[in-house]
Amino acid sequence: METRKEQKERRRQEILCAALELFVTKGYAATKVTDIAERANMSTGLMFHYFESKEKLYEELIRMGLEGTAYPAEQKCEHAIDFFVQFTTQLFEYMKKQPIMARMFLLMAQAQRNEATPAHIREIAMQVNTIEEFVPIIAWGQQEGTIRDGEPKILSNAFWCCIQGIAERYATNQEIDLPQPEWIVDIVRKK
Amino acid sequence: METRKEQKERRRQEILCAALELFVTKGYAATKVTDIAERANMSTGLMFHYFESKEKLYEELIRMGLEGTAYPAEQKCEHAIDFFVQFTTQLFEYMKKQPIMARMFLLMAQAQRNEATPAHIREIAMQVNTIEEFVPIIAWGQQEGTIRDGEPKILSNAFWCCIQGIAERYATNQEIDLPQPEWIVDIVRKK
DNA sequence: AAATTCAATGAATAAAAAATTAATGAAAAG
DNA sequence: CTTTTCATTAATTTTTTATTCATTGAATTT
Repeated sequence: METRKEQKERRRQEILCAALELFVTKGYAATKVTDIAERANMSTGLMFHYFESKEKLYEELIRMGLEGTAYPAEQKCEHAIDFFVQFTTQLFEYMKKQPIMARMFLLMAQAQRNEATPAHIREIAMQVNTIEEFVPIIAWGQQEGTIRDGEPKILSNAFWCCIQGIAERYATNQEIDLPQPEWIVDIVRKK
Repeated sequence: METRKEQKERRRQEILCAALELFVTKGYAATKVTDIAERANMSTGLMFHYFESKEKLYEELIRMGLEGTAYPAEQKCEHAIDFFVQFTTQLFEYMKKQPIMARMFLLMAQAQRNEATPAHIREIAMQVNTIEEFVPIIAWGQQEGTIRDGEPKILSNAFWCCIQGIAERYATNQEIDLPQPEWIVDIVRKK
């Protein structure tokens, strides 16, 4: 049998899951608390028993997204370009297996970009700064000669915008298959 | 002097412009009609004198986006890959010169993706189907040998997701320069 | 210059959404 | 077995946001 504590935790997760799905497909502002409660199969009152406000619920999700974004650094790769291949391959595999991954991706991007995001939540989301994190790897690859020439930050941005665009579409519509990681890595690869 | 008719038209444009900017940066749902009126320097009452509802205003913008999306087909290009280069180059140039272009791009994508978009507006937005439009060009390039192998639709999707991701970021933040068109075209280019 | 039109306002109203609360009963603790 | 806790709901209240409306005065027409 399920203890009270377990049940409580499960309920929390159900709410978080429902909210994530709705925030991603409809956006935070367009998602009504009644939608969330309905999708989580409970009354709105109960939802407020678990989270004191819609905003706090959002904040919790963004915090989770921040936690989950521990990128496996320059994991034992001989060349910088191999890191990009590995990274992209792994990311796409995760997204296929765990649709929640692609959703989180989109949630974080939305929170960062959207000016309507409450300031303190935006700040948390902004702590994920993938573009800057990849700049040194690109610089390394340029020295090696495996990554094409160009301002590292602009290259990193191009790569990430592409990943973002792909994740974004995949999160809301899995009809079209994800691309081959190699195609995307070719944005930064030196020929 | 400005005639009444001219003034009326100008006011309409001011509202449309203000709304576009806000819908793009905050999303449709998070944008209040008072925000729109304020940005257009008028009272809410006057705004409703020009547009019968927030939704109709949205619809008008989406219709404009649909009109504006007349892609210059396979404009006199010897190779399919040249079409991609030309297209991307032109698009990026437009975006730099006319920030409204990047915004429209984002508005249409949001309308298509967001489940909260009113059904009839979504239908209008859905008439822009860039992915399908580029499939035959990719197939042509594959025959020629200028475009890499792979399911044309998936390739087209990869290219478009990337363009989308770039436009999306650029629309909301011009701090980071747009990438070189060649980098992006390399997603589909055969080496 | 009188009559009419219409841009414009801001306060009033309606509608929608978020949050609260009192009530209920089942589970856990004593 | 009694008491306490707490998950749960449905109805209600509060807050926010969209929309309407009566009014004003300036521009245009007759």
